[in-house]
Amino acid sequence: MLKIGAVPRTRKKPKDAYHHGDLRSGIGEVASAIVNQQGSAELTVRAVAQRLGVSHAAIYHHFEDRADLLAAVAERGFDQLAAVMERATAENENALLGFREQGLSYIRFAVQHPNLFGLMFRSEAGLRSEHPNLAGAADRLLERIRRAVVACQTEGILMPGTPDEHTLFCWSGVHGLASLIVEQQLGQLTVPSDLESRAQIVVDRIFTGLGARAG
Amino acid sequence: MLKIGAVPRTRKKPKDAYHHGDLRSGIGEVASAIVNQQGSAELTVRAVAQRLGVSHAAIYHHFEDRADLLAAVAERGFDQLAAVMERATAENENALLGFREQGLSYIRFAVQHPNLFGLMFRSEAGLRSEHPNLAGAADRLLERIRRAVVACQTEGILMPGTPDEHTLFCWSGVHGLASLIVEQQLGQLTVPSDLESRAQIVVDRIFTGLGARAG
DNA sequence: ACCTGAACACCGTTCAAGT
DNA sequence: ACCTGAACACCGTTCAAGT
Repeated sequence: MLKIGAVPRTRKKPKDAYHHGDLRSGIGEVASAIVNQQGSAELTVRAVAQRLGVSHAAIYHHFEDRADLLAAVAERGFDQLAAVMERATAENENALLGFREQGLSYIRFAVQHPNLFGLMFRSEAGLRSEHPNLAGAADRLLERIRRAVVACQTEGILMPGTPDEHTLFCWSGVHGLASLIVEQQLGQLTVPSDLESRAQIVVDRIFTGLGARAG
Repeated sequence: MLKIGAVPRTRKKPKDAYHHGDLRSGIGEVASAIVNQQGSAELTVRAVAQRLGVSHAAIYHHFEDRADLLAAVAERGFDQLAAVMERATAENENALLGFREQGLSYIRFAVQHPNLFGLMFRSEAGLRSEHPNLAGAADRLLERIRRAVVACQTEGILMPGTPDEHTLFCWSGVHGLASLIVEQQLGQLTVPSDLESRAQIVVDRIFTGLGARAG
């Protein structure tokens, strides 16, 4: 049913465009897009295949199973988040300010990518242990927080405590706020409803909890 | 194939044991048990029916759909958690101590019922708005935290701030720690690995963040 | 090496039919 | 009023077969 003059080479999904190894990355991109746009429940082997114009069995030549797909998306998410946080600290000379911006970045990321954030922090039946790359990406994120704490300890004044104790506390506060916002649990709260206000309320009190003195 | 002498009345799942209105509550109990034992992904209309010795179509005479089942389990979870927290504050004269125990109860509950806790705080595609009872149970939980904050403000000394601002901060910290533990994100942390130590590290710093002075 | 079609077991949901 | 059997559309996963 092609119209005369149609040019098969330029159609969007040529039947054999993925015979040279780029199908794997195509799957990853589509999978991430589906998670962000529709949520991880809608990330289906068959949906990914359909968007790429490929049989659903083809997916299994590049990914073990659906869980492997989810792990790949989550891993990309951790890398993205780590990059955002990296930038936040890099842009601030003052360690305390950098640390503050890092926390705010974390919360903003969660709000901007709620479905992805939800997937990243759902253990999802031992996805972590089966996918070392995912575990590694998550570890790097934690390491970034820990380094920011240590930077504050060497430069500023924090109350007594090991870096890991402070890290546990900060991460809990920031992650908790991000989770509660993303999961829409704060409807009954009369506190200002905009993200930045809420984030600053929590982050500033975390600073007080750390015994931080403004630099 | 009944043995002679077998008494059909005493078999565990009589075919018509649920014809008098107790099937609904049976479904609720089984659904909660499956979530707690196997996780909400395993909560299946068909699995519930099978455990009750009933056809899977029968479930739909008592619950709208699978989401309705999940909402019922989550609602029970919120009521359980609220009861545990209620007891924690009731057992303490001192408002600050009661508030502290309330936070610890929240974290302990999450650790004891990880699958249930995960379900409760997953928005799960607008489950909340479709199930007012669930939303109500969640609201009562938040109200309990808020009241404990107010009790501390009237009795003890907290730093300046509206009750809702303090509530937002406390809840974020406690919920974040609970979530990170339940989702097993703290593996790389060298902080003491037992629950009580971790909970106290976070809760004590929250108190500092509130500017609380020990009663 | 990479992809496809067909098949299988498993879901949620609906509905006519039974008591 | 309550329950069942059968049917449908949708999954994930596997595998022989094609290029």
